[in-house]
Amino acid sequence: MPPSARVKKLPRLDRRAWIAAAFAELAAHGWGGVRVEPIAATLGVTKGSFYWHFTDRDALLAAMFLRWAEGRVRAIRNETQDDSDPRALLYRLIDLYARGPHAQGLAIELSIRGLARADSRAADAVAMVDSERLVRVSALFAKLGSKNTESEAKAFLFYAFVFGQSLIAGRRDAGLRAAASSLIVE
Amino acid sequence: MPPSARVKKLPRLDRRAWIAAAFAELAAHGWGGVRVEPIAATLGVTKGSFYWHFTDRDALLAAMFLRWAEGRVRAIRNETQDDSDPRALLYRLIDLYARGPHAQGLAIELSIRGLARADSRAADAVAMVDSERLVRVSALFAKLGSKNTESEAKAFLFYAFVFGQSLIAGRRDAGLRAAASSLIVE
DNA sequence: AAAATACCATACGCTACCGTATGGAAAATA
DNA sequence: TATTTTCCATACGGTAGCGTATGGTATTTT
Repeated sequence: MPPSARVKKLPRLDRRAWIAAAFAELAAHGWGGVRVEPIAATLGVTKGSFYWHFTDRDALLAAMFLRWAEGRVRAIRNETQDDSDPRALLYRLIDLYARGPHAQGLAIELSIRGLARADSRAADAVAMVDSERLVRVSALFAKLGSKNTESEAKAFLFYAFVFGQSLIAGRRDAGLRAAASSLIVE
Repeated sequence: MPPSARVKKLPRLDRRAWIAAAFAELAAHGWGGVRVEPIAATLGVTKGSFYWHFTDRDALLAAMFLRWAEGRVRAIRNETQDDSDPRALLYRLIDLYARGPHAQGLAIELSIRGLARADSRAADAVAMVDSERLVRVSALFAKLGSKNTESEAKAFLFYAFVFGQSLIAGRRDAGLRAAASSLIVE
């Protein structure tokens, strides 16, 4: 959080604040938790605020899809910027999605992917992010010596593993994860 | 559907019918779609029936967790019974979860895994299924020559890939999937 | 300071569910 | 056939959340 003007008194919300609060609810209770009135309560305001910034609940969802996609694309670009040691970077990426600190972001991602089957806007957002990720990680594997088609397959395997691993039983044996990771990267 | 007595006239429902209909809704619209009155409508009855078979909506969810776990454990035991050609069996398992026909079962599985973070009963069901799967698939890799710890890591990687792949952008290049599969199995 | 605009509170109607209460029909049992 | 048990319909009360309408208070603009 940048030290901008924020703690004046009554923060006077904008769309960003609503979207952020909505993401918090999404991470905690899924899409069923993204409800206008309860979020308003946690923000210390009423629905009146919401329907000023958004036309309806659906507009909030749409804004969330957009923001998520943009944020993820920016993130993956940052994370893969320093590709001096591709192998270490790959391990670091796995750890980034496997360990605790990123748990909230992971829950959000899984929720959005869950909706992508039914909502085309969510599907578009997911497609954008996936495409960016595959391109970037594929480039890493290429730097490690894989040919074109193989680097793509490895990138696909890489991300399938990263997300699948997050789905499989909780905080299971970290050793298993490490061993499986090395099977991909090495 | 077995050719049992079913089309007599008024099928006179039991819990199984309610659970089956609930799973259909779950696959189509997620947990938010599992609602008593709409399901009653599709079954051609009213809520009166539901509250005779179940104490409340939560009891239905609990029954779904149980039934899912039992069914999955049975399925994986059947699917891994004939282990005469482990390699072919592994490829077949991947195809089973990747291709279209199983799409409904996959949606159900993802929904239950999504709830497992919040609902301990769902978490228990998932843990049962995961454990059974890891044991069985690990045995397959062992038959292919992997040592104990390596076969477990490969089994973990295998299932992480299977589920992760299902999360990643829709009906993408099947070739990618095949190439990634061979990276695991071979 | 006055006027315009941005932001929010309050109050309301509406719908979709959940769960209960009770009576009645159908099926099994005696 | 009489009686019990199984299964369901109908009707009701209650709640939570969506969206609207309208007025009020801050904040900016003139």
